[in-house]
Amino acid sequence: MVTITNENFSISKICKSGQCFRMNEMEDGRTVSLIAYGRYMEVTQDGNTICFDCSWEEYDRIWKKYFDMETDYAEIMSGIDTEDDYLVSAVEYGKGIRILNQDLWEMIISFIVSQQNNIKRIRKCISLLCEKYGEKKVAANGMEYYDFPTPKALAGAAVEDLYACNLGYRSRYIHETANSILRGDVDLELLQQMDYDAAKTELLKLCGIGEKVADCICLFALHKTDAFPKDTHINKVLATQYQEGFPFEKYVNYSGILQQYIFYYDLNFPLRPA
DNA sequence: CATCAGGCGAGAC
DNA sequence: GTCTCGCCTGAT
Repeated sequence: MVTITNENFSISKICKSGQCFRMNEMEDGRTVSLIAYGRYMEVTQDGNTICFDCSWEEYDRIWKKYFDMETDYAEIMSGIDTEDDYLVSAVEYGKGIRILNQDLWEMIISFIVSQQNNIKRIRKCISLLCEKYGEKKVAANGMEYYDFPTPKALAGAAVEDLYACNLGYRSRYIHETANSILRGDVDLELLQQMDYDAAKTELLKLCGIGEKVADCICLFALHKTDAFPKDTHINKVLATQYQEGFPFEKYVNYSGILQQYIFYYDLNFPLRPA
C-alpha cells in the first residue's frame, strides 16, 4: 500500500474526465478501480490523501508516471491569464485533473472508438473488446479482469465480429488499423521517440484516425501537452468564448492540459451553442 | 420522429 | 485544398 498527499489530485475527476475508459468508481464513492498496463489496481482518496493499492516498487515503476505525479499542476495553473474568466472558472472547477500517461496502442483503439460516440458507450465498447479479445487475468485480491487486446488479437478479428462489440462503422477502422500495426506500417516504438508533429503525421496514416483523434492520442499516450484536440465541446467554447482565437501563445507547451479542463467543464456545464 | 455523442473516409470540385 | 455526405447505435 502506498500513501501520498497531493493538493492537485482528484481520482474522481480523473475518472470522469473522459481520457481513460477503463477506470470506474466503486460504490463507496471514494475508490476507483482501474486496469492499465496489464494490471488491475484500486485508488482510494480521502481529501488530499491518496492510497494506491500496490507496492512502492510498482508505484515508482508504473503509477507515478501514469498519474503524472512528477508534474506540478499548481505551478502550471499559476500561468493562466487571470482576466480570462472562462478559463479561470474551468481550471478551478477541474482542479485535480491530471493528464495521464496511458498505453499507446490502447489509446489508438480507444479514441477510434470514441469518435461520434458518448463516454458511456465508449466504455461499454472497450469493455466488450477486452472481454472478447483480451487475456483473462486474476489480480492479487482475486478480482478477475481482462487485459487490453494486443494488435495481433484485434487484427485477427473479423469485421463482422467487431460489429458484435457495438462498434458500428468503427469496426472497419479498428480492423484496418490493427492490421497496419501488425504489418509494421506504423511502428509503435518509433512513435514513442517522435516529437509532436512527426507523431501526429504518423498517426494520421492509420485508418479511422483524423485530426482530433490523433491529437487525443498524442496528448493522452505520448504526453504531447501542446496537442489541443478540438472536439464538439471545444469547438463550441472556442466559438462562443474565444472569437478572437484561443491564446495559444500564452500557454506554449501546455495548452493541451488546459484543453482537458475546458472539456471537462463544458461536459458538466454545457454552454449554449453560438 | 429528429438530433446528438469527444469524427472520419470517400468522393466531388 | 475545401466541402458535403453517409455512417452504427443508444439516449433524449
